Amino acid sequence: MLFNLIQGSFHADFLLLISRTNQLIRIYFMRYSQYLLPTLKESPADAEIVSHQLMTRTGMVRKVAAGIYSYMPFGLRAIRKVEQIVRDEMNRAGAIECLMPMANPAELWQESGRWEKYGKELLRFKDRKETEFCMGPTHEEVVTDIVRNTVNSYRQLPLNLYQIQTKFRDEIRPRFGLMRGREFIMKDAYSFDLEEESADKSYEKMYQAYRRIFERCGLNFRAVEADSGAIGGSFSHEFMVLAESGEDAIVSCDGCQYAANVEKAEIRVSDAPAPDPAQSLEKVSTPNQKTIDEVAAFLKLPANKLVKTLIVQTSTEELVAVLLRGDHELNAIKLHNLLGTEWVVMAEDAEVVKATGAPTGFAGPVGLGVRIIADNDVRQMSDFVIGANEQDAHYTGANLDRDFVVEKFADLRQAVAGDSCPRCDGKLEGWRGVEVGHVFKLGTKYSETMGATVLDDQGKSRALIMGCYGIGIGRTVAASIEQNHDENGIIWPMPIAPFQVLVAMLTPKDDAVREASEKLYAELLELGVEVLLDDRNERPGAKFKDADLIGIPLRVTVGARGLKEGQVELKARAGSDIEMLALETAAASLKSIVAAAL
RNA sequence: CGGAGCGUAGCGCAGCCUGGUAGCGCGCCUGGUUUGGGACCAGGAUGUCGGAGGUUCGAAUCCUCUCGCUCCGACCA
Repeated sequence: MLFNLIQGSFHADFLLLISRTNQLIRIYFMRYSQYLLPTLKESPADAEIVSHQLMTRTGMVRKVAAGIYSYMPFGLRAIRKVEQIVRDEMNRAGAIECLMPMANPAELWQESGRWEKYGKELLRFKDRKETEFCMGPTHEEVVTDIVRNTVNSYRQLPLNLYQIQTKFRDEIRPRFGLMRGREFIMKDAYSFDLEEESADKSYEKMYQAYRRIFERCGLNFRAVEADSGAIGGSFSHEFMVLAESGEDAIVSCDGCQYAANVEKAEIRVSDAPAPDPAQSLEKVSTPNQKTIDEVAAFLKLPANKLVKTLIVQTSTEELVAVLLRGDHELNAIKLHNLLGTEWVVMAEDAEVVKATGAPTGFAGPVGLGVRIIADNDVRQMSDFVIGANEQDAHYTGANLDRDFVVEKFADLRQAVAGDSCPRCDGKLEGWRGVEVGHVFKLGTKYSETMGATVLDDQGKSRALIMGCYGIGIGRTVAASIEQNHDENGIIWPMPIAPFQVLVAMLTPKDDAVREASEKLYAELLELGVEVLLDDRNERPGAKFKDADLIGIPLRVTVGARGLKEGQVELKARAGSDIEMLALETAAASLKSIVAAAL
């Protein structure tokens, strides 16, 4: 076929050319032989989790530096799919898309106070005039600046601006590929309202939009109550995709909708009174038994008969002793919130020796000269074991009030699976989760410091009530792979699959096979199906292996065997059944299968 | 930032201890034979051995410094 390229234009899946005879010719690009899909048999040594391994093996991403990746064509298609779903749902919820700069002037960040507060995670740099900038890790400052300059009346509210943009956070430890990168794509939205009531509505709209987004992405997730963290604000939810490799621990109730990050999860306070003391305080020798497990095993008692005494150091130079049941873990955030000091850390060994007179591992509340606070659950205990503030010794038969006094009881421990639900009679289940989305109600923190105000209907100037809402786009793709794979590779859910159908031209040298494949491929493109044609001159085995690895939901095999009967084979990546389709109607059938799965 | 480890071909690794021609598997290129679950034969290309300095007749190998990367911890929308 001879033609001159007179004029060309790019479309999604083909190049449109006009031939010498003024005929339109489409050149399709989605041929495996011409596509860039550098699959690997082995996974790189530094890939720890499945999604990172598979994204590398399929050539979806290439690492450029620590936590910084190039999105390769195949990976970008999945990213774009997620972005489109996000965009769609944000628009549906009434948010308006904009795009803010990656380079942020220091000025704005100084105004909000975060230039000082943000720390090393904020990547700072100077331009040629020595003016300071940072790479935007989030955009409260910039968006607040936009709004204060353009929104003056309550009539313009509510307003919700969002963008899908590359962020940069100089993470201490980037890891797990796209899961925790330094440069990453994020959708961030910011809502502005005049009244609390409408601000809550804006929040609720985003919450619902997020549910729809992650449902459409085919993810198994939980929306959990979360700590609002350093960003500040009154309440917040995290959207957690359930996956073993998740960096967060969450609990959810088996009886009601309650779910929370363990950092936040409330503990139900039991009103059962402690049994009366039956033993007297007795010092026992526990040579070299320091940890709870060691002491429990040595004394042949369960860990929940022990009380651990943690010595913590606060920013006010004060040491505080924290008592917890032996099998419970301290929740540092709850402690931090309770003490209200700038920071709280575990005391250095030397400080512990100074405070208790014994090496770490033998601290106890009896005769201790520092403030003692205790977790609520300690109140239900009697005749327990504690450290004796003396090397190689513990007390047994310890009891509250009689042997020592606790200044304050509070919820200080981490929730664990099996705890009672704080809202109903159910039990909490434990999961690992990947945080793919986070919604915050911010309040007036930024609008007040940066002067984002409008006049209300009384002509009074009022600070705007803000909310901010993030979704990690790349992380969502990675989380989906964590959840959808088997030992052979990825199993894409249809809505975010880079391609919907893979046509495997089994033996390209066989004319009948080649022609039938080309025909099916062209028909699918005409029907708007996203199709990749594996036209490589590879052996069938290699094609099947790659097909499984890259995980396109529907695989159509065109081989000499089926073609004799005028048929092609359909296999869903997720299943094991093979269905024969008539070549003549295959494209239409595939189109309807794809449509049904979206 | 503390602890541990790794930088040798596109990827996975050996060689280093005990200094002397830079190797293996996969991938890649050529030719041939193959073709329904990662084929086979023959031939071939590819390396500033992370960088700088030092010791030595001679350094991938020993020493010093440096850069990068990974893992564990603390930290974190």
